[in-house]
Amino acid sequence: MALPSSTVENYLKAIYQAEMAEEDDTRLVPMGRLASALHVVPGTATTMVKTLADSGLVRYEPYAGVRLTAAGQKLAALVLRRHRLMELFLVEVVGMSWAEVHDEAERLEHAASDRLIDRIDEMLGRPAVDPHGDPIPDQDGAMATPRYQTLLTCPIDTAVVLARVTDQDTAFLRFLEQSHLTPGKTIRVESRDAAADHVLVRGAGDQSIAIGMRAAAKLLVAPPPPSG
Amino acid sequence: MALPSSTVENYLKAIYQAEMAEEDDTRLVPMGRLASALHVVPGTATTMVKTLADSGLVRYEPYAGVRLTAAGQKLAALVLRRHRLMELFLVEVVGMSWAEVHDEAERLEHAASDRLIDRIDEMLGRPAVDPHGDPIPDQDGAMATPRYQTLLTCPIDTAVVLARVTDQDTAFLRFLEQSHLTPGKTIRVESRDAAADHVLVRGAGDQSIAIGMRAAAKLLVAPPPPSG
DNA sequence: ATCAGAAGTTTGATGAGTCAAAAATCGATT
DNA sequence: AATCGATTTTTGACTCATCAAACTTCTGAT
Repeated sequence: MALPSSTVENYLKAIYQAEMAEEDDTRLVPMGRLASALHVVPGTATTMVKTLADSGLVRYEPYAGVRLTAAGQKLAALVLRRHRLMELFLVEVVGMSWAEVHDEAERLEHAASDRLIDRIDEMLGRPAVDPHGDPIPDQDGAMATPRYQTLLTCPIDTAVVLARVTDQDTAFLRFLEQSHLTPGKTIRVESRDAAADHVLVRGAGDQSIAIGMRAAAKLLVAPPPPSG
Repeated sequence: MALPSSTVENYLKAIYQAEMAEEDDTRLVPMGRLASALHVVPGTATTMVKTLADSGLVRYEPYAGVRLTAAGQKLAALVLRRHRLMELFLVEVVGMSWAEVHDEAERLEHAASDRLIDRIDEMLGRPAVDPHGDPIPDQDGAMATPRYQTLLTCPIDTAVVLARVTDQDTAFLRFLEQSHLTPGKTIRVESRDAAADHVLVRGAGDQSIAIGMRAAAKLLVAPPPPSG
C-alpha cells in the first residue's frame, strides 16, 4: 500500500491516543470524540474511518466506534515516535522551549524521513521519553507504558517524582515551567480539598502551589528512586 | 491572503530558480520548463499559474510564459531561505551527508515555522551559503548573487576555489564528495578537451579527475582569497 | 414500552490539485 | 504566405478531504 497521507497519520494517531486515554482496554473510540480531537465534523470522521477500515488499519463498528488493528497500531506508534523524538530534539538540540515544541513537531512529524528520525534517535542516545515524559516507541512501534499515579491519587505528604504531563497546551505548559513543575522534579502533595477543587503541591523549597483538580489529574507521578 | 500551500511554494520556487538559471533577466519562463521541473503535465502548470497570477504572485502571458512579481519573488526567496538553512542545519548539526540533505529539506521547508528557521539561522551564525554554496536569502528575501566562473570558463592552470555546485542530484554529489570536490576546496583546471568533452581538474595533491563538460559547467569557482 | 434527544451516518456539494486528450496557437522553414 | 511540428491551452474527469444539512439509530428517562 502507498505511504499514508498526513491526514491518515493524524487519524491513526488520534485514535491511538484516545484508546490510550481509556483505562478500559476493550472499548471502542466513539466518532464524536475522534471528530472533535481532529477538529472535523462527525460526518467527516465517519467517512474517513470507513476508508481506514477498507485499508485494514482500523476495525469500525457503525454507531459504536472504532479501534486500531495491529497494523494501524504499529503505524500510529511510529507517528508518535516521530513526534516525540522531534519534540525532544527541538528542546535538547535546537534549544526551543518545552511549551512550544508540540505544534512544531505536529507538522514536522509528517515531513521527516525515517533516516532523519533514526539519526535523531541516535544523537539523543535512544531516549525513552520525550520532554513531557511521554514514552517514545522504538522502530518496531513497541513502547513501555508504565502506570503512574496522578496528583489526585498519590499519597499525601510523601515525596514523588513528576514523571509525565498529559496535556500539550502551551499556556498550561508555560505555567508548569514557571512553577518548576517539570518532569524529573521531586514534589509532594500537601493537601487535597474537594470542596475548593484544588490540590496543594510543594516542590523542594518552593512555596506551595494550588492546582485545580482537573489539571492535577494531568500530572503523573512515580515513587522516588530507591537510592539514599 | 492565506498562507501559501506547499504546492504554491513549490511553483514559486521553481519559477524563481528557472529565472535565476537564465542569464537574460527579462525573459519569461516557458510553461514546458516549469511543468517538467515540477513533474506535472503542461496543462496542470498552465492552470496553476493562472491562479498564481490571480493572487498577484506572478505575471502570466499566455503562450509566452511566466515571471514572478515582486511579491512572488519575496515569497520564493523565503522558501529558498528555509530550504537552504535546513540543508546546512542537517549537515552541520545533525551530521547528515552533503549528498542526501536536499530531498529531506525539500519536505521540511514546508513544515518548519519561522521561529524554527530563525532559531536555526542563529545557531548557525547567520550563514551566507548552504552546503552546496548556494546563497541563503535573509528574512526579507534579499540575497547576495555573486557571478562566478565555471570550470569551463576559468583560467587554466590557475588556483581557484570551488564556490558552488548547481546540481542537487544525490549521485553527482556523492561523486564530488569522493573526489574531494566540495565547496571551499582549492583546485586548478589542468586542461580542457572539447573533442573528448572533458575537463581535467586537480585538487591539492590529489590525482587529476576527468569531468564531462556538462558537469563541469555546474561547478562554479571564485578567485582564491587574496591572503599570502 | 415509548419516545425525545443525543450521537452517528448519509447525501450532495465544494475546493485544491492533478491527468488525459482534444483543440488552439505559435514559429520556423520552405 | 502556407504549412508542419512543437508548445500551450482548454475541457472533462478524477481523487482526497472536507462541510452542511437531512436522515437514521441508539439510549435513557419516564
